[in-house]
Amino acid sequence: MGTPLRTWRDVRAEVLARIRSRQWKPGDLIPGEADLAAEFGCARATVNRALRDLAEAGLVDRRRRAGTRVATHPVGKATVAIPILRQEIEGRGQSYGYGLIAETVSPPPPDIAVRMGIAPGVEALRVTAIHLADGLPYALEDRWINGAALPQLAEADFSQISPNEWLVTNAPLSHGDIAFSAVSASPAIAEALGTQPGAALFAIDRDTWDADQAVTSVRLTFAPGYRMRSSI
Amino acid sequence: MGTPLRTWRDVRAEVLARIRSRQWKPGDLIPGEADLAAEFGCARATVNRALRDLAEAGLVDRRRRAGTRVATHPVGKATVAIPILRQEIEGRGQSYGYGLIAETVSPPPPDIAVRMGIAPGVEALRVTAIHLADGLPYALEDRWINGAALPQLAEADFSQISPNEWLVTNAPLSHGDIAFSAVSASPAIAEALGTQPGAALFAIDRDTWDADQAVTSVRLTFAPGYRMRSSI
DNA sequence: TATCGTAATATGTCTGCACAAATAGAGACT
DNA sequence: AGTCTCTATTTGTGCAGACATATTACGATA
Repeated sequence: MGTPLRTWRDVRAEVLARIRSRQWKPGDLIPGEADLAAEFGCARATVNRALRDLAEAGLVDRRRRAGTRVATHPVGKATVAIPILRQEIEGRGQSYGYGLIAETVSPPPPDIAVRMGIAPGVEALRVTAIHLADGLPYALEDRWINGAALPQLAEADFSQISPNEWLVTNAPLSHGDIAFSAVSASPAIAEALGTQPGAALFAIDRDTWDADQAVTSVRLTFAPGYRMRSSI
Repeated sequence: MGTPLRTWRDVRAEVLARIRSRQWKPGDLIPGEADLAAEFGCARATVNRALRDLAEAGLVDRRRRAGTRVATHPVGKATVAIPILRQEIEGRGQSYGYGLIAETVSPPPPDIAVRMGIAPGVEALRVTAIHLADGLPYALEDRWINGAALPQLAEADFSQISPNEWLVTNAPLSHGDIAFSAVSASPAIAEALGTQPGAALFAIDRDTWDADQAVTSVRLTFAPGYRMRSSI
């Protein structure tokens, strides 16, 4: 062997090269950490770090006692940056604008109530707002907020700050679900976004929880042409 | 202090708890690794592992010399599993079906040629195929494959295996870009998917590269109602 | 034959130490 | 005031060794 591979990135690169060159093919069992450490001239912990990273990326599967094998379906995992609208817009050098459309208190419709685990008839806060890029409609935010989970909700002034940003700094949040989909613009949404009814729009639905209590459920509907990007 | 926190998961949980309880607020600088290790009664490496994990999740920002601080915009990332259609469909207990629609060789249109770095006029393989779930159209695959990057391409029989699966086991791939968007169904796509022209459809565009050579560029257009899910 | 327990083995992780690399901040200099 | 340099601090990473844990494979047992 040539120069020893000193860093875990070196090791990762070497293993990756062998996988890509098909020296180790999908499904193959690759040598154990100790063997690789000996071959590469580094500590086992270094090999471990490298393989662990490749496993996280989905390129190999690791199991105790069974060893490490090259993934048969290089599981496509992409980490997408969930758009924080202000950042996304300002990051492109455009000016960010925000406008409150409506703020009402009422019992949420059944589908939302079920998703948020709110008892039928119990009221929640609904906030509708528009996000603008260079003055043009960018995304429509339609959000339900569970007041029971947020004592300090009354202090929020959503005519000045978007619910998105307010929640970020005021709500403890533990976990959530996200779904991406394509929806056809309803007349109301089309008008708010300045487009035609029936236009194909990209939508993100997000439910956020704190422990076992739903905090908020939101749908962001983007103006036509929006693309959410990522790389592998 | 109570029982020492022995594992990096314990440490991560404790740090997470302090962030969620707002003992450490967004933007706050948290104690250094050495301090935390002393407080928790574990090695610095253990604290390092825990904080590194939280940093990957986007909950804290870390910089040498500057220390670790709670992220001001907590949730920024979601890892979405890029659908491998057969798995996705069979994983739901549905039967998977596949049909080749067309296979042609021609110069790709300018936008594809540019994206793939193929010289004008040079030919590439175009494969159009349909993926079925329980016999119903699920997604339309429209793919360009750069033969120059794949010597063994001639051996592939896309009437039997989807390009998706063939490429997974035959193409060395290093990196790629993905974009998600909503598109309006063209008449041709609507017919292939058994829906109406103008319907809002979810689309995934993916370009895959091996080193500096484009291997394939694909658009998957899903039947109406498709949702891509993830959680945080 | 089938089932169960047990030992062997590969990965997972902790410890304690050392040095590397980045960089904020102080202080020197112009 | 502005710029530059240096240094102290903090995270990043490597190493060797040990033990923990999951899991397979095999042998003993019913």
